[in-house]
Amino acid sequence: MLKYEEIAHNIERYIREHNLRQNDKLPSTEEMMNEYQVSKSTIVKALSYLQQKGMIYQLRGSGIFVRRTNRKGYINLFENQGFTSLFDYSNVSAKVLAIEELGANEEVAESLNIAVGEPVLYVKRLRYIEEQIFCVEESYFNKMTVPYVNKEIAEQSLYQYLTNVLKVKIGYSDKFLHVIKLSEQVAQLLELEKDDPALLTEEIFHKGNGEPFNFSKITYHYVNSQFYMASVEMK
Amino acid sequence: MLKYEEIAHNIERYIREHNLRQNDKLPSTEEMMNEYQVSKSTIVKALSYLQQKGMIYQLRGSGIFVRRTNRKGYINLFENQGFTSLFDYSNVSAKVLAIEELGANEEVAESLNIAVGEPVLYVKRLRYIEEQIFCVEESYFNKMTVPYVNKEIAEQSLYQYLTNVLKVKIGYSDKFLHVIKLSEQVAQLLELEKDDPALLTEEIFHKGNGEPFNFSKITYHYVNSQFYMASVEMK
DNA sequence: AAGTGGTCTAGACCACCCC
DNA sequence: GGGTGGTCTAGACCACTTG
Repeated sequence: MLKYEEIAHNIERYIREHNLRQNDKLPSTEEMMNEYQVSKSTIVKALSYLQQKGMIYQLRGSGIFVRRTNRKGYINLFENQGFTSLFDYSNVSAKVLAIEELGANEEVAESLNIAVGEPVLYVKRLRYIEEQIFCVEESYFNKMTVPYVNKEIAEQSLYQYLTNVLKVKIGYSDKFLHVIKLSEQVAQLLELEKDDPALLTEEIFHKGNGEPFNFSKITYHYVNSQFYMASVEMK
Repeated sequence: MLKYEEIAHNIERYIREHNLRQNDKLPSTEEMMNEYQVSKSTIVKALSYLQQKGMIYQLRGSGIFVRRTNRKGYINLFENQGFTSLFDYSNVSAKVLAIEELGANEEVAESLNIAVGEPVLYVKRLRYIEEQIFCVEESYFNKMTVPYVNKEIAEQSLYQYLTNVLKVKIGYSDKFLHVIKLSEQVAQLLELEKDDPALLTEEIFHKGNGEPFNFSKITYHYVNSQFYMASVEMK
C-alpha cells in the first residue's frame, strides 16, 4: 500500500474514531508530517484525495476541517466500485434474471468499441439493498475480458469477481444519466407502475489500458434510491 | 494564473486545435517538462487535473491519451460553475419568476447553517437552453453574503455576479439527487403534465471559508436535460 | 508576526509497457 | 533495456488567516 493511501485511510479512521463532526478541525499538515514521518507532498496528496472524496476541506491560513455531510441512505455517485462496497453496514443482494452469451448489437458494439456480432456476456440482475428493490441492471461484457460468469458469481459482487479473480484493472468510467418514464416490463420488475419516473444510467467502464469492457444500463427505483455528489471547486 | 493551470489550459487547447480524437496520444511528460520549462511535479499536477475532468487518461509505461467521450447536449455534473459557462456555444437564458426577501424556514436555516427567521434572498427562475425549458430553480441566499440581487442580474448568470461582482469565493458544494413525480404547479411551469418524471436536486454551496451561502432546489425537465459524469478510479 | 495551506523545484527511485 | 508514468523527498517561497 502506498504511503499516501495509508495516510488517507488513517485520517479517515481518525475522524471516525474521534467521532469528529462537520467543521471540526484536524491536525495541521506539519503535525501530520511529524506523525507519519513523510514529506509534505505526501501529506498534501493524501489530503487532496480526501478532499475529492468530500471528506474534508482545507482553508489556507487556517486549517483542515471535516466536511462529512453524508445524509444516510444516499449513494455516492463518485465511487466507481459498484454498490457492494459502498454500504458498509448494508445488506446488498442480487437476483439474477438472465445470463446469456450474445452477439453485440449496434449500441453495445459502439459502446464496447467492437464489431457488431462479436461475442458478449449479457447479465441481467435485480438488485436489492436492505431487502428493498433498488435497480434493474443490464450489463454487457466483452467476452475477451470476461469469458465466464455464473449465477453464483452474479448473485454476489461482480465487481469483486472482476478485480479479484479475473484481475481486471479498472481505469475510468463514463456515466450518462437520463430521467424517463418506466416501460411496462421494467415497471413490473421494480414493482412499480408503467409511466412511473425512473433514473436510467448508461455506464461504460474502461480497463486500465483504456479499453472498454463493460456497458451497463441501470434503471433505478425512484422511491428507494437517492444520490449524493460532492464537488470541490477545482482550480 | 498558476503554472499548472496555464499548462492544463494549453494542453486542452492543444487537443482542440490539433483536433485530437479519443485514444490519440499526447506528448510525454518529459517532452512537456521541456516545452514548458517546469519541473515534473507541475506537469503531473496539470495532468491529474485534466484526468479528473475526464479529458485524458494516463497509462503507466505507455503514455497519455485523449479521453473526450463527450456526448453533445449532456451536462457535465462535475463542473461547479452553474450552467452558463458549460455550454460554450449555447444560448442560455432565464426568466425570473420571483425575487423576495424572506425569513429562513427550517429547511433553509438548516441548510445554510443559520437560525430560523434569519433573512435570506429567494430567487425563483425558469431556465432555458437554446430556447428550450430546462429547469425550475429555487435559490436561497444568505443575505449576509448576498445582500442584493435584481431582475437584470438574475436573468443573466448569478454565478458571474457572485464571483465577479460580490467577489464570493466558492469552495465546495454538496448535491443530493432524487427522482420524483411532478406536482401540478411545477409541471405547469415546465409545460409538462402532473406526475411526469423529474430529477430534483438539492444543492448547498459553500464559500471558500466553509460557510454555506446558497441552498438551491432545482427541478429538471426530463426530456430536455441529460447528464454526464466522468469518473476515474482513484487510488 | 506566527501559523497554516498551496505551489513549485530538482532529483531519486519504482512500476509498468513494449520492443 | 529504454521509455514512460507514479510516488516520494527536502526544502524554498508564496498566499492567506488569525491573534
